[in-house]
Amino acid sequence: MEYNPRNIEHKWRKYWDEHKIYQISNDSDRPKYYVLDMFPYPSGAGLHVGHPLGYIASDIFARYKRLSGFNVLHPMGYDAFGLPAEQYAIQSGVHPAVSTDQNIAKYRQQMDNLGFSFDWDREVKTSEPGYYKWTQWIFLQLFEHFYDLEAGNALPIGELIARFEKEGNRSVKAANGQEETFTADKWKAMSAKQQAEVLMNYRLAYRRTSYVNWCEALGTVLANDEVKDGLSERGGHPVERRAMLQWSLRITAYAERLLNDLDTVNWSDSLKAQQRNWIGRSEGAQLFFEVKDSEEKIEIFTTRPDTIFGATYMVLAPEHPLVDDLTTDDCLEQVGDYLKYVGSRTERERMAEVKEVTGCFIGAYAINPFNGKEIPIWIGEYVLMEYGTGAIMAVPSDDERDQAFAKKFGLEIIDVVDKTDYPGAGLHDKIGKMINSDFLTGMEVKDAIQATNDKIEEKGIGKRRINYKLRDANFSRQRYWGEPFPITYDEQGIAHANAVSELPLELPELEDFKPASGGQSPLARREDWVQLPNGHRRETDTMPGFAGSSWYFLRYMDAHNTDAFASQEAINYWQDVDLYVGGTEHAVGHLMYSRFWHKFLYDKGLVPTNEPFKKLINQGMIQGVIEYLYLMKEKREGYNHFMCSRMAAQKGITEFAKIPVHIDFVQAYGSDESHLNVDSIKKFIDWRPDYTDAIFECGNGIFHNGVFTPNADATDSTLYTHSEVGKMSKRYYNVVNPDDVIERYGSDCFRMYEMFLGPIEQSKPWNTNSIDGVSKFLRKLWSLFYDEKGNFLVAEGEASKEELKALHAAIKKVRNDIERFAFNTCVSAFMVCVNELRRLKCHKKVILKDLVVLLAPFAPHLTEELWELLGEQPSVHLSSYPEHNEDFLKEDSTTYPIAINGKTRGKADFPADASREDLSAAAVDLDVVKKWADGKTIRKVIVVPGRMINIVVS
RNA sequence: GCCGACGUGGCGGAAUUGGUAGACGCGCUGGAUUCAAAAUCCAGUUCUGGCAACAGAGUGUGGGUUCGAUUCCCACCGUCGGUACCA
Repeated sequence: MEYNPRNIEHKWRKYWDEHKIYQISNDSDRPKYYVLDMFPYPSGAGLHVGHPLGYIASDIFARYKRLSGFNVLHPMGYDAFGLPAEQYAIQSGVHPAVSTDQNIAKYRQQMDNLGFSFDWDREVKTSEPGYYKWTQWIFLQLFEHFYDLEAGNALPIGELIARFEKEGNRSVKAANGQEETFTADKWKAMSAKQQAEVLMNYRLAYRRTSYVNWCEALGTVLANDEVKDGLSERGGHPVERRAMLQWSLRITAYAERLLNDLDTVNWSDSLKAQQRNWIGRSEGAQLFFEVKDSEEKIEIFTTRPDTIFGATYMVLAPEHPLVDDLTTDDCLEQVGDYLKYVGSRTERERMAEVKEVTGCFIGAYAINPFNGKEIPIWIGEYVLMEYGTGAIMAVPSDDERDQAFAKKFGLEIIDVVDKTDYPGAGLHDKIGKMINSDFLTGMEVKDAIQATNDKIEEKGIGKRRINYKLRDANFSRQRYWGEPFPITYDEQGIAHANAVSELPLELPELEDFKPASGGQSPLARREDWVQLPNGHRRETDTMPGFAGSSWYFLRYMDAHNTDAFASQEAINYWQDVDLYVGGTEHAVGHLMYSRFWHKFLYDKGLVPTNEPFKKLINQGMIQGVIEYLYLMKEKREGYNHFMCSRMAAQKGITEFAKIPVHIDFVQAYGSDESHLNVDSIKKFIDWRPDYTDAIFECGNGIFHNGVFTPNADATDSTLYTHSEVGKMSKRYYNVVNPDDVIERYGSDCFRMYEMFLGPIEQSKPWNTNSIDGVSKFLRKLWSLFYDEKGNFLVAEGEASKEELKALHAAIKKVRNDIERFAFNTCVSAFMVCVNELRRLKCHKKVILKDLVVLLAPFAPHLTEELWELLGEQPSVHLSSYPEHNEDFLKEDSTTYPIAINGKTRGKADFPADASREDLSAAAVDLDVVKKWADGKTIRKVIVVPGRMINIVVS
């Protein structure tokens, strides 16, 4: 009887479904384990072979944990709000909810085809009112809280108001954007609107005028990570900076905790480094410079206060608010010109020409607080308004950018750090001895920084300060397909939270999804929805994609709860995510926002853990091979197109356009010999009729108008393609659909093959070539149960020593490797074991039973079938994962490699229980040793019991 | 530039704390079976020399520590990912 994966897989999937095998309870005696996948955005293209990589890995681990006695939460859902569905709606008029549901149905069908053990009863969709009710609810909590820096957590805004009423804001240490201080009396004297504005400066969700990445073509604001090189990631449209009134989340309040708590999670170094980088903590000093003939003071931030005596000028960002006030009359014109020039430059140009030095003197002078020296004030593009204070003291001797600027504009350079003791040290390194620096002269840089900081604080001209690169997160999108804000504005424009009883605030129906005028959200066109009877108007922006995805893992714990985002019992049972599997592309976006929301909920006492994701595995991407034809850019010999083979490309012709070719036409796809033969060139022309009249220069001839004309010596009529490894994407025609592979080999085979490709963290190109090896393995396993004639071979009887050894070696290896997520070597271990059992002709039930359970996480359908064949009750997952017995692996004798001076020269068997002394004595008598030590003296014998013996001679 | 990861046969990749480098799979070569093919099975397969036994070289390059280094340290080269005028 043959192994027929399709029948087996259908049978068991149906069984699992009917018996709700993977439905799990929030109430169990077993310890909990939470295995989470990053939920997908359901795009129209469906899943390709790369998507399931992480899902397979997490499914294996979830099944392994289930077999090991854990109550495992392993859910799946959809990140269903997003721009593509809205773009599609604009083009086609199909409501995003409809197209999203269609896509979800397709995803679901594809995922079902892979045999995952998800508990689908807990499925979440971020676009469902029952879900986004709680996204809105959490937003309102953020709106109603501020961050108390002294308490180190979030507190209700009511407490802040109470403190303002008692003592104003002078003593309040909170994360805020409030600039003025006020007394209690002043607070009480403020109008309702003024008070509301002040409170806005403290709220964790707040509204402010901010510069945003505005994309005219898409009619919306984009997140930083949606902009690449000044162009929108989607569509590649130009992006400009525009000031808009926007909702923001005060993630900066949590910067320090987000940074420190990275030490408590089990994530990869590179991911932690990315987050640290993004948070960008730097220690330094805030310092005020007085301005000559002015009341104004310029506030700067520096990490090198020690170089203060080398500060020979100052630079303000062009957008700095003081620029207007400080510019002197005789400089008005040049400053005006410069500002005009800066304004004319798009973000893209600024980024492209980073190294170009531009700037302008504004006529004013600042006073160095340490030596009273007057130093000129400039403005320059290289100083960014968004970082620090938007102003710097320039120390050209110790900062490359300042130096370039000073050299270009002929500004004074004073050396203040002597680095002659540190050859090879860069300008930026904080080492050296201070010179030309008054009281600092002679000190090491490290000490000088401390000394200067002390002096700054003593003089009252500034403070030690910590600065972060992390910016508050922009939380407004001018889109339809997102969560509406549960916020209304009264006649004065004061923002009011909707009552919780009014949640969810559902998206109103629309017929046209285009943005409204002035870059407003499409929602603004539903005047009847926006205008409320009490005179209030609704917020028309919607929340960004990361809103719904910042907390979804909590919803799975109690997905149908209508009274809370999840019940406290459920949350206290499941606690946090033990294992999170997903791509690195979310390293600084999703993972940062989720941690922030989680910490806020923790402060509120709503979740028991400080961090949401204990362990994180980043699966690599499965890439595609892109096959290109090269098209000569110049026309040749009167023909419109001239396709060149790879050979021609290698001849040094460089003027090519690359045309991706559909992989179906390519022979030996993905290999060195990828090419189109005459038939496939014809297919290619049918597919791309625009190249009908093209000339194809093949290996040794010309193909044109359906005819191949060989050169004199030609035998080769193929057109070579050039392959590159890249994204698997529709536009490269290289997408491999898992359904096709599964159709042919079965999903157990597909699962094991994806794992067998290599370590999960690694990116690698998809290549179906070697899947046969895994397929062969499964058939070999099957052949332990049935022979070709269909005779059932499984027998009772005691296992032999060798059989036990083969089994237990596999158990040991697989158990160990699963724990460290080395699933590729697990598959190898299975292969070794099955080969050995076949060699031993072992069909014994005692052995096969354990082997089947061992394999269950990897090939769940097949193992269910085999489990049944062994006469067991269905649901292999209810049994327990086998443990290895070291006794079966013990040998009577151990084979030792014998090395002379570290170089292995032979091997010898010794009794397994031989002592170090016995081994040492026996080793020197060996023939190999005599041969290699001939004429030399044995200096030392190094014996590592069980490992090796090394004999040192000279 | 900075931060992080990595570099092993023809290919994907093994080698858990330094201890027989190349497990397992693909591919390739030879053989068995077959009218033939597919499938299956057996043997071989790091490179160089040799019929062979065997010998030499070998984990990006150069150096170091060690009885012994793919593994640890230093410098360099290369690939990938992130980030970018962050004061």
